Amino acid sequence: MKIYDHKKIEKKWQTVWDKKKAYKTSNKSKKKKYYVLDMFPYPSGVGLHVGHPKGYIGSDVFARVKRMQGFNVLHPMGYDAFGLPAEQYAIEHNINPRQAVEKNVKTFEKQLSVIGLSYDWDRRVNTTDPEFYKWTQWIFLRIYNSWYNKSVDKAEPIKKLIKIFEKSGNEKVNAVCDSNIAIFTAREWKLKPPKQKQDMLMKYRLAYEGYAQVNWCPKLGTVLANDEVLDSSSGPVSERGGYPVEKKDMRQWFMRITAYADRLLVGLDGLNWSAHIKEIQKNWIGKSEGLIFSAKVKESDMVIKTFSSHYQTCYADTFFVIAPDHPLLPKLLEGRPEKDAVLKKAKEIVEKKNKQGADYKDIDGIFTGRYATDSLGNGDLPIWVASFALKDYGTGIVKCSAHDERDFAFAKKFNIKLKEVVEPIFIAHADKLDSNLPFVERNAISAVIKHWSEDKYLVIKWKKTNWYTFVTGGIKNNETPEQAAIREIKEETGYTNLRIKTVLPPCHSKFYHIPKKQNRFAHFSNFYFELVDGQKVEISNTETEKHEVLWMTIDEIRKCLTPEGQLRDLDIVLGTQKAYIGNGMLTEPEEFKGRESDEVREEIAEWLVKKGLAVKKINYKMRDAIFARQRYWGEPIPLQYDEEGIIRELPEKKLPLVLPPVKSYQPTGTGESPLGSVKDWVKNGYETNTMPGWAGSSWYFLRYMDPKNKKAFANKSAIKYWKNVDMYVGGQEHATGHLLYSRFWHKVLKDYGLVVTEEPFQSLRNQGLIMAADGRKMGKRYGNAINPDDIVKTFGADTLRVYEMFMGPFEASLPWSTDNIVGSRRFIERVWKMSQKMKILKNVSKIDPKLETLLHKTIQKVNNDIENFAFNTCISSMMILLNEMEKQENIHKKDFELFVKILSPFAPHVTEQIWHDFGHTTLLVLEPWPKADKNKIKETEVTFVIQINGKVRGEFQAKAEISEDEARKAIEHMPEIKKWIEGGIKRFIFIPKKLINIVV
RNA sequence: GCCCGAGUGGCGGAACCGGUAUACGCGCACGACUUAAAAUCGUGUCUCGCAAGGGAUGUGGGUUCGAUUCCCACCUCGGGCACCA
Repeated sequence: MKIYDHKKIEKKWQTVWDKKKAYKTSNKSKKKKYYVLDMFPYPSGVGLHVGHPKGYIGSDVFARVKRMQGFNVLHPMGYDAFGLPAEQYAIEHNINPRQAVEKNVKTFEKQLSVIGLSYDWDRRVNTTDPEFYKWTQWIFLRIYNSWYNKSVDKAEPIKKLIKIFEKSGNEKVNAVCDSNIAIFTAREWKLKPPKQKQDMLMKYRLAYEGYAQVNWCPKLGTVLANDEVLDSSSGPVSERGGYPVEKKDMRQWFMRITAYADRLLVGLDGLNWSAHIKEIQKNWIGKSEGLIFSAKVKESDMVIKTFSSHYQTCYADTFFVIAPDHPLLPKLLEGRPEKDAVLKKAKEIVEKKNKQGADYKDIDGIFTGRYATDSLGNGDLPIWVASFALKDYGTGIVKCSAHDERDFAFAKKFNIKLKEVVEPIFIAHADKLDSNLPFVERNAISAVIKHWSEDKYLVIKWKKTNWYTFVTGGIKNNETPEQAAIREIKEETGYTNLRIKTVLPPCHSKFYHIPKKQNRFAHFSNFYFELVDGQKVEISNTETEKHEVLWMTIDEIRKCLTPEGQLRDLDIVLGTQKAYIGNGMLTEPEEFKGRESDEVREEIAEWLVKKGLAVKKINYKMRDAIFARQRYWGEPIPLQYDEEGIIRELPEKKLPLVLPPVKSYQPTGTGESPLGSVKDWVKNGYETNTMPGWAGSSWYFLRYMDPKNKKAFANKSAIKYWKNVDMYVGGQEHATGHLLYSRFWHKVLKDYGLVVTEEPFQSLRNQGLIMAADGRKMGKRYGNAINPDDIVKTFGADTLRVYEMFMGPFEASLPWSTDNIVGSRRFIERVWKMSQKMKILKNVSKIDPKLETLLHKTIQKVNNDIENFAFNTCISSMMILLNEMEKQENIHKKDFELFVKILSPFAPHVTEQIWHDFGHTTLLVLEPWPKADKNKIKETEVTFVIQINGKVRGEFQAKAEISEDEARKAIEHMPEIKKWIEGGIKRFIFIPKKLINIVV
């Protein structure tokens, strides 16, 4: 018997596959295509740990199965090598970043090569290769030369927009563009000087130049995306290096991704991605439907606009808040004596906000001295400045009301008048309400009663329900609510000498009245009484039996009081109430009085729009993406500025615009990129910013389709054949970055017919992390990294692969355990030994039919589980099969070969060797994938579980098709069942092929 | 704060659509082989109980003949967003 020598076997077959080009993929194939893609890595200098290949192994297993299933599989690998880490490394070691990248790529490939991944290495791409980034620049220019035409809902050439301007100006243009655009006619357009034309077009382009407040990191000398900034105790810091980050206004390039907000949202529906990632993207896009209201500023010709999505309470609005950095603020203050003071304070507010770590709950604000009148008739409302109004969301001005937590808190702090238009409806035990019954309405009172000398309030404890409430009761006919309250207090507590302090606002309650079996809708009039003294009359026995009268402190009450509405009454009495933002009965406008605010929301919107009081508007949280870095190591932006500042794009022939050598990669620290110190570069007027890290990764998957093409980013027929990625595997940390940006670019390309699908990645799976044994993240910096090279050396690549797939669910983050890996090694060794045994024969006379059933069931399960990326259960089912085969006297060679085939994607080397030892001359990795034999899976005999009252009491073998009556007869006399059913059977539940439950 | 997701043996985890909870693996215990150990193979391994039987899937309740699975409340952990009107 040969010894299992993983080193020899793995080396041998890796060489053979390589020589025979087993994984080479052709673009000219009649087979159906399948594109399995890994998120390409950033080749870092520190090398891999065992966590890195997990995703690659998963996608490799999947790609191997698809290949064996007869698909033409595209499974490539490449490098995303622009960006900060390589540049940092270059600065630290004073070498060209390109050298660092080359070195790191070599290390990376050496480490990957021993794992046996089935990539077509001939298609490898590298974003820093000029032949690659030529096309990144080309696509950039395409986006730059586009605007978004909302009328046809797609990107169109800017030339078309210029034609429209020349013909009829911009009034009728329906575009996604800068919100601040003056209307001009065709004549006015033609008269504009070139620079003004350029500036105007910039407001429409999908890639545009502008100024923005950005996360500026002085130490790194660059701008960082929000997801590259982390919060720390000392304020925001860079993800890399942990250097301080501040806000700064800088010239930037942007991508108008917001033009695609809706398509990015809608497109999610058709994708086979995890619900979790879709949810993250959905929240990130943050669609919100609302209304725009206008208001006239008093003693001025200004009109201000506000956006609201909680417009059902718009008649409660009592003040405005404008963002402190709003461009209209200075204009608003024009001619006001407090102008300078307000602007100074506004500046302070902005600065305070920018200094992170400040507690924004502590909102600062200042009154502008201006009032505005809204068209709803809410009166003259003061305009305040506060940082919670965001200049980039909605209109930058908020109309505020008592029915918003933040507005409410702000108003309380600055003593601004509030008004409520919703009377709260509290629902007690919503699940108990009977949806079939109508609501029976009742009028009632509730009273907060203060003790005559102590700081205590009267609470009633209901003996039956153990509820604690204030005095409460129904209103009789011919009684005012106040009379009812006084009567109820007397009846329930005996106190008579009381004085009304306040009439509290009404509220309502819906609940299920258990004794009467009714849905109740009670309308409460609420009062606050104070007792003058303890004078009391006798109360009836029927009352004392029901309840007990208690005096409690506020803290005690808060702990035990049952009705929500009464807690609110107490808060109003104490002045500690919060905004009510829930559902309730509207008191205004008159047309909707008495109706429920949540219910009439849509109706109110229509009504307001119809009356011309508001306009519908959709807002998104998502902002345009900054597309520039003040660094060296990125794709140059292929644009040239002349002396007048006119921008010229580089013609396609001149692409790629190659990064020039520089003396120092050190950031200048002024915000300008090292390119600013290259004389020729500046003389030529080239843009000194470079593209951000996400440029190349936004389209690289298209380059794999035709990686060597010199005439296009990929040949049309290649794009038509490969279409898009069928299965994409990578980390979920890219949810709001790469995965969104690539979808955006893909949609732009789709609008031009340059790609054929709306979405780039049809299915997406996210591998979980492998944590270190100590529970922390694995990494060099923690000193807990396990090198895959060591594991491959000791246990073999097949063992590593099987173990990483067997550890647990693919998407879960799990701790590494070098102890547990021996289980996977034993499994492979047992497979090996089994293959060497004499009991595997070509002609076996007696084959256990149960083994055949198990074999084919296993094939079926592996098939299903692989589609679901449930690799861990694939392996466990194959282990079960192996356990069973080991118990057999003899096994048919054909059967064992089926097992070897389904194991092959997980452990390709050892299975290839076994296949070869069995006398085959073909490559196992290219063999057809087995199908489960349906006839062999069919079970004729099944085991029923017998339960009595849901508890397992026995088992019972029977034909699969046994009828309920037959089963009943058969088991009634079984002794272990008989003893339970002597008292008679109430119910007999029969689940075919599975279970019988007898209720006694 | 808001929005997701998850909580099952000593450990990693399994359980399809509501139908035998703890598959598979690790570990541990015992046994076989061995002078011995390792490796390998075999047996056992949630818990209380002598047994009959009872109790366990974060906690408490509900729906159901039957709940890890569905519903409600709470606790803990992980992730996303964070003044988004």
